[in-house]
Order: sequence, then C-alpha cells, then structure tokens
Amino acid sequence: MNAAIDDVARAAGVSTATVSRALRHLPGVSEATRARVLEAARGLGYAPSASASSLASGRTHTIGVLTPWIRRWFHGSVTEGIERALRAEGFDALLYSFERADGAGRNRLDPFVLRRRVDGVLVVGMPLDTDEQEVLDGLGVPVVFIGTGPPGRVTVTIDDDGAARLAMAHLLGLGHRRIALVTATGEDQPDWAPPALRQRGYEAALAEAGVAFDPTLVIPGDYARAGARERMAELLRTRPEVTAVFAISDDMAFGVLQAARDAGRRVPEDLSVIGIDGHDMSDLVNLTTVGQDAAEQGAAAAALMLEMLTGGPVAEEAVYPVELLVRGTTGPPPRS
Amino acid sequence: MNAAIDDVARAAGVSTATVSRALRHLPGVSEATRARVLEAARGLGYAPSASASSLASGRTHTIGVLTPWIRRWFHGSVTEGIERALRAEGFDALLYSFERADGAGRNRLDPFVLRRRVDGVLVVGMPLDTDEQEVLDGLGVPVVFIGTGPPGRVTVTIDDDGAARLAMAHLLGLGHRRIALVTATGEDQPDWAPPALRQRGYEAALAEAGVAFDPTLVIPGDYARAGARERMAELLRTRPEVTAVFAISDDMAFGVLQAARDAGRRVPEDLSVIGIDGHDMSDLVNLTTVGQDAAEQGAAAAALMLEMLTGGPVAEEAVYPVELLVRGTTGPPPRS
DNA sequence: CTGTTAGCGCATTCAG
DNA sequence: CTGAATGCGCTAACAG
Repeated sequence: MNAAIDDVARAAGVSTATVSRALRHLPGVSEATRARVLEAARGLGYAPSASASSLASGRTHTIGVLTPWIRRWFHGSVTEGIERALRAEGFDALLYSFERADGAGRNRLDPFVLRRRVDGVLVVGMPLDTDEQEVLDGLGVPVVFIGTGPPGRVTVTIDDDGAARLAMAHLLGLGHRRIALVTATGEDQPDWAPPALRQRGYEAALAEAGVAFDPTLVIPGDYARAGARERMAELLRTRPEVTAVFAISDDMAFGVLQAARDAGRRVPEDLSVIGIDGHDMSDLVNLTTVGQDAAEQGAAAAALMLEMLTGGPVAEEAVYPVELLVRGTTGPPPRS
Repeated sequence: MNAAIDDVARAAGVSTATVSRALRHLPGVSEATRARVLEAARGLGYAPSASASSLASGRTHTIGVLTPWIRRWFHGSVTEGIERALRAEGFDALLYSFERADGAGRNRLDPFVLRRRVDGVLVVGMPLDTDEQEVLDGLGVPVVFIGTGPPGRVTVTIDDDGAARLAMAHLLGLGHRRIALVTATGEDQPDWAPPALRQRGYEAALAEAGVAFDPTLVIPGDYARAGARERMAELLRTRPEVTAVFAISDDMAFGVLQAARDAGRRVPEDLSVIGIDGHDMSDLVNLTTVGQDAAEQGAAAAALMLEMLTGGPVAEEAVYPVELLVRGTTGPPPRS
C-alpha cells in the first residue's frame, strides 16, 4: 500500500534517479518524462519517505522551534507564524518547549534531542546563556533568534529601545512625571535582552524630559501577571505619588491593572498604565500599549532560516516596527 | 565530528548490533558490555541518526499534532501538554496547524505531508469531517482526538453536557430564567462536537428547572470573541428581558462582557455572564466560568497514544473533570 | 537528458 | 549473550 520510488519508476518506465529528479523539480528532465513520472506517482499515491530522503541527502527539511512556552502570547504567536511560513515552503516544524521548572531554573538544553534531526533552529523569546549557545552551535546548523538574541547573531526583533521611548513619550506627553517601570529581571536576562533595552529607553526618555531617574521606581518581575500584580500592590501602597506605570509587557500590565483595581485606584483617572505587545486580550481590558506583530516576526525568521539554508547571505538584524495603540488606560495625571 | 554507530562499536570492541541493543536497553546484553558501550557512546558524543533509525525500523518516534490554531487558549494549552508528555518519553512533536483561511473554509488536510513521517496523530480541538477522517485513517497510524472527536474513536474530552449543566445550575440557582446561550455553529460543528453537546446540557437544565426553551435566545458564533461581541450587542438591544448569558467558551464570554460594557449594562447587576474553559485571562476580568485543565488533557492524550503504539488496548473515551469557578460576573438577576 | 552504482546509518533477522 | 549480513528508500555522483 505504500508505494516506493521504484514502483513509480517501473510504472513510468524510467529509473529511480529520474523519478527523484522529476518529483523534486530538478532541472535536466524533459517535460514529457516529468509528466509521465508525476502521473505515475499520483496514480500510485506515492509519498516519498522523509527518513530515506534525509538519510541519503543529509537534510531533514525540518526546523526545530525552541521555546520556553507556547501558551504565552508572544511565543504562541511567533510559533504560529513560523509554522505557517515553514509549511508553505514544505518544511516541518519540530517543537521543543523548555519550560522553566519551578525554582530549578530552565530545563537543561539537551544537545542530543536536536542532534541530526533538524536543518536549523529557531529560538523564540529566550535569552540563551553562553553554555546553551555553545550547545546550539555544536549542532552545526544555522540558528535564528526571535525576540531576543545575543549580539552578532541573526535576530528578528523590534526596536526595544524605541518601543519604550514611544510608550514613555505618550505618558510624558500627557503630563506624567512619576512613572514606575515594571520590568523583568534575573540572571537569565542579559543586557542585550528586551528588559535591559526597554529600561534604557525608559531612562533615556526621562532624561530627555528632564525628569530625574529614580531607581526605586523600577519594579522587577518575570514577565508574568501574578508577580507584577503583587509587586505593584506594594508600590501603590508605599509610593502614592506615582501617577503612571509602564510595564514592558502587556501581561505584566494586566497584573498592574489588577493591582490598581484591588487598591481601589481608578484607571486612568488615578493611575495610567501602558504596556508593550498588543496582546490579544489588551483590547478586552482597553489597555493602551505599544503593539508589535509577533506572528509576522516568526514568519520572517522562518524565511531568513530558509535563506540561510540555501546559502544566501542574510542581514544580521531584522527590526520590525511597533505602533502606539492609545486606548483607555492612559490619561492625564490627577491634579494634585 | 558526528560519530556513527560503528565508531561506537569499534571503541567498545563490539559489533554495531550490540551497540544498537545496548543503547536501546533491550534485553540480551550483559551488564558489562552495556556499560562499555554506554561509556564509549558518551565518550564519542554519539547521537543516533533519527533518519537512519526510522528508515531501518519503520518507526519515527514522532507524533503529528494537528491543530487549527496554536494561540487560542485551549489549543495552545493542549499542545503544550502534549509536547511535554511526548518529550518525557523521548518522542518528538511535529506541528501541523491548519488555520481556517478567510471564508474559504479550513485548509485542506493534505494527506501527503503526514505520510510516513509520524507514528501517530493527535487532533486538537478540531471536529474533522468524514473526508478528513478518511485521509487520516489512510495514514495507517493511530489517531487520538482531544476536545472533540467522532463517536467510536479514541478521545479525550470533558463532559460537555455536564459542564453546561453546571453552568446553568449556577445561573438558575441565582434566580435567572431568561438565559441566552452563546454557542458555535456551522457545518463543521457536527452533533458530536462540544457546541451541540453543551447546548443539549443547556436545554436539559432549562427543562429541569421548568423554563421553556426559547430558540431565539440561542446566539450562533464561531468560538471567537469578536463575533460574540457583535451578536451580543444586538441581543442586548432587542431582548432586554435577558438577565444572564451562558457562553460555551470563555473567549466568547469575553466578547459578551465587551458588548455589555458597550451597551452600558453593568455586570453582574444588570447582566450575569458565565463561560467554559478557565482561560488564563478569565480571572483578569473576573469571569465566572466552568474550568477545565486543557494541558492535562493534552498530556493524557499523548500517554494514550504511546500506549496504543505499544499495542496496549486503551479505553475509547477519557473524560476529564470540570470545576465551577464562581467569580464576579454572576449574581442574582435585577429585580424588575 | 537519462540510467547505473554506491552508499547514507541504523535495526533486524539469523547464526553461532 | 553476541556478531555478520541484509536491506529500509532514497539521493548523488558518475557515466553514457
């Protein structure tokens, strides 16, 4: 029932080599024979064996997608964009999720699971440490980073610094001066990752507006809602002079919104809140944010990968645009 | 640099057959030689070639995950659960997303992309039509359905009817009588899929409470927020007597909440809203809902698949529990 | 433009 | 318990 290449060859009256060439649309096959081969293949319901093809050619036509989560907005959107772009080109996406184990840090990146099964690796929103980068490099296949990547590597990102300035310009333009920053920290957030870059934008924007930077207004976090909510609750209690909060992700902005609600602070009358992402749910809660197209970045990364696979040179850094989405969580500061 | 099995055999002073057996922990290898082989393999950094192994054995150690979307809560959560469970057992997850093209129905399920590259297929939240089922069956590998599956197939689901009754009991218990149902319809929603089953629960609960079923209170939808919001806006305008809405998914409940807000209806004072899912964001908007554990269902489906692969008999229907999460969007009906 | 010939790296008989 | 031999199905030289 599973026809093999020589069945097709026999049916078409040619050699297996010709079948192989015809089916892959390689040059050097006459139109007439190609047509006969295609016909025979269709008739037999022939589907080439990926394993045999990989074994013989050394290429798997499969790209590994390395991501710590897939249900977070950014990671899910990027992964979806990747999968579609790859499939359109006949490539498969192999999923490798490396969720952080509780307290124990992220699962070790096992070099063996990826060895010899992918032609390339796409790393989604995951700042790899030096060891992990070495493991990946040891695979000997191209790697593209989405969302965040070490300097000097092929990356697809937004302009993190610019996105932060955009958010801050909006807040400062409304008249806010005491603006808290909710960010993400930890040893796995190096200075080339979004949290650091966005904080840089935050500080630069303050400086340009002539507002002194107050480090006690920088709230650490882990990109997640719950932590932001907790930490924000405390800030709201201890620092009533804060009139606006800039969270570096929408999910953390959601936590800020919850904390404000818990504390009985009206948004935006008492407190303005802005995020970054353009999360699916941001319009549900009417969050003002700086939107990015994560699926498009995934698709772009996939395209870059395919380009690298064919030996084409690619630009090191692809930077995607962001857009200020003014909604209902920002307004002028309360008159004091 | 990429050691092959005969390098290991040479280093350990045994044959490749013994290496193969030792590394796969097959019986019939003495402890001493197994240890020597493991040692040699580690020393050489040997990783078996998946292609060669598949070609020789006919098994790919890869499971295809068929899903229309991965960023929707249910599908993303299930997929994440699947991936983790599979990886723990040394299996790979190959992603096949088949997003509905605009207006043109879902992408055709291409039989060829899956042929000979997976040992089994997991279908996530996707009621396949008869043609598609045939395509899948033509693959000759086991199939497990999560969230919804044709009768007589191996499925992992919740008790859809029971979940609906649970939601309705809550609403009815609060005193509501005019309760709208926001559901999902269309030819791709057969009578064994959640929308039909949940509607059955809705109707049964009404009947038991002695409330006449009013078909004009059933709002069609497509599981998405936007549509629910639009259709709900109209209902709110034309049917002011409705005091509660039961949406069969949290995402649609979010749309209902937006419509209520747009219409100036207070929740829950003027209108109660309940959903099904326990979506990540449901607590953000304080939605009362019937929660399910989607990731666990994914993991369970993966385990079932592995069981089927080893020839074990499996139960046809695994039903997972749900739980009523009473939050802030439900309350007694307004006194009229 | 097409056919012949070797492998790709492993799993699996079958002997011993 | 272990080894030798065979072939999984295809691609990639190399000839013609």
